[in-house]
Amino acid sequence: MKKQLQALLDQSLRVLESEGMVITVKQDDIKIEYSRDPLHGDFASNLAMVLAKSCNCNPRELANRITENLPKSDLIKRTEIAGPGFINFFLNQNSYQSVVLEILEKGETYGNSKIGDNQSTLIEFVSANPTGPLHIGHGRGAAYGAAIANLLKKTGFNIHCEYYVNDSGRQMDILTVSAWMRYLQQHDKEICFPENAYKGHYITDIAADLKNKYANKFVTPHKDILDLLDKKEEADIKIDKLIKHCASILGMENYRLILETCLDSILSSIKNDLSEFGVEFNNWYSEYSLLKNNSVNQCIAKLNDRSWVYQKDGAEWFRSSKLGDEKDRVLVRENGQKTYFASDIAYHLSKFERGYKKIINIWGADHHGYIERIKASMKALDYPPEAIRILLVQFATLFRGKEKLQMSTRSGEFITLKELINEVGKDAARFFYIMRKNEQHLDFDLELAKSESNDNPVYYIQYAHARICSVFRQMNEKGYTFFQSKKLSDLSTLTEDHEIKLLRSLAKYPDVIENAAVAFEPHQLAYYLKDLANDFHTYYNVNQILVEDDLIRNARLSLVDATRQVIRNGLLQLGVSSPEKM
RNA sequence: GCCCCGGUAGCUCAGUUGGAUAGAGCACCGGAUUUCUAAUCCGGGGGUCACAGGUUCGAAUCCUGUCCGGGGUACCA
Repeated sequence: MKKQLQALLDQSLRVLESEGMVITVKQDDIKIEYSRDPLHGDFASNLAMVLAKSCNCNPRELANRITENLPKSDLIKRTEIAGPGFINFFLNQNSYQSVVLEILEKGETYGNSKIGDNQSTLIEFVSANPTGPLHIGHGRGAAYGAAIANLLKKTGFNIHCEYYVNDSGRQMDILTVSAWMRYLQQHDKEICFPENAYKGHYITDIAADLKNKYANKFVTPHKDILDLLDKKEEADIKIDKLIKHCASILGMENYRLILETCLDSILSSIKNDLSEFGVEFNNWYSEYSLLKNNSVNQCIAKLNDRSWVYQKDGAEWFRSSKLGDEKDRVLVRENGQKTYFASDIAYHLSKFERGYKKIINIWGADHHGYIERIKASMKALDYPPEAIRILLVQFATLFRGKEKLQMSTRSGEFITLKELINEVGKDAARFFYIMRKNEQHLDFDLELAKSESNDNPVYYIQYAHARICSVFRQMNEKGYTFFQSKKLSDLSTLTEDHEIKLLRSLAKYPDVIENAAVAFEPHQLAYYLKDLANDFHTYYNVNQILVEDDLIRNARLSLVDATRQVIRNGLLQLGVSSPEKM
């Protein structure tokens, strides 16, 4: 609808242009807005005010000339010039009525667009280290990423979702040793546990699995270990020694067995949690695979060939400061170990090499320092950093009513995503996570998310959907049959104020999807759905739908059927269900 | 110090990318349907858009500075 008006304005401008006026805007630049105030009509354009300066004329006069040259259209009832030079459009009633036909015809595809041009796009999100279960911070990234993926699919992007698995490096080693120590404890209660090892209960479960599967295979004489743990040293140094000791006494093969048991166990629980949360990935990309197939080395070599690498203090550095980063970064440490950053470069290189034109990363806000160095690395490898879009998600703080719940990953006392889903349900969790702008800190109130009351926006929207379903059930009980409207004249009775308002909202949906998608802001859709539900509830309270008159009843049923469709389409993008009964 | 994000009603937050008289929910006060689900609807009060300048027809929105809050600034991941 907006686009039709844009086209009309553009035609009018061309007429003026042929009369010798200099027009500096293109059609895409013509801005049309939904009027906030009904007194200002349905749509408004500031075109005349934007152009006035370059044409060197009075905006109101220009607006006059534009409207005079507007081609005739069935859409428009009349136009008006207001204020400093706004052009207000008042639409014919049946221009809105046709939306119902469009929605009922298109069904689930109503709201789709093609602006993505099938561009091959990779979205990487969650990517939590597989060293423990997902917690509520990861939940926000999961909900946000999934919503973005859905929105971009709806707008015609060719989307792939990927989870990068950090199955290598020191954290994995600590995990392995943690499991091994718990396993040894199950054989000898005397052994104490290193203070900075992973302490969560899931480690003990993995240790039990190891015992079941491999019996005593990994039990070693542990006097050395006790000595090691007894020493008065920094915990970090201690655990590194323990890792070395473990690898050498068990041998690399056995060490990998333990590591892979941990990895399989944790990764499968992560996959389970995400799938329960309604979040699916096309691919799980392993960091270890990049190291094993030499990609990381090749990548460093490539950088080296281009003179982006130098040696200092026994380490290998990347000259990122020459490419916009605030300082140079280490790729290979003094001890010969590659940094996480090194494999991350190889990973991002692979994204380009796999042919993705657009690369979206969703990271926790604490990673924002990484943005410049990743972009710098791609620039150094001759890939366009603008193709990478990094979206940051701020932390979520949990509340139970007024009480703030403290979390600490170290001690293992965190609230897991699974616990959250169990407590408040998938629907409320998904909705609450995306209700705030991604860059905004999120206060997540468990009480509110759980409450089956008017305070809870999820239920408010779902209730609108269920209510409509209920109307159709009532219709059957009353012995009516629904004849879905097929032509505009079937809807001619939809003229009441609340009906017009509802129609207007329904017509807006495709724009909401498009705006939410290009701005990466699913919360726009959440707010829209709240408004739409409100429009429906208000209408429902004022007007009886199941009336005697066949024409009116069918028109109203078509209208609420279309409303139901849009609510369902919208909630689907957010990963929230649309119950038929509540 | 430097970088990123934020500051809008008592609370939690929107604000259509610079538009007309700044909005919603909660809370508070008052009302509606003996009805297709009251998990609903309607009305009311409540604001120096952190502060000060600037840009222009027009600023909560853009630029500069200041203040406050959160995060980041590793040969950690």
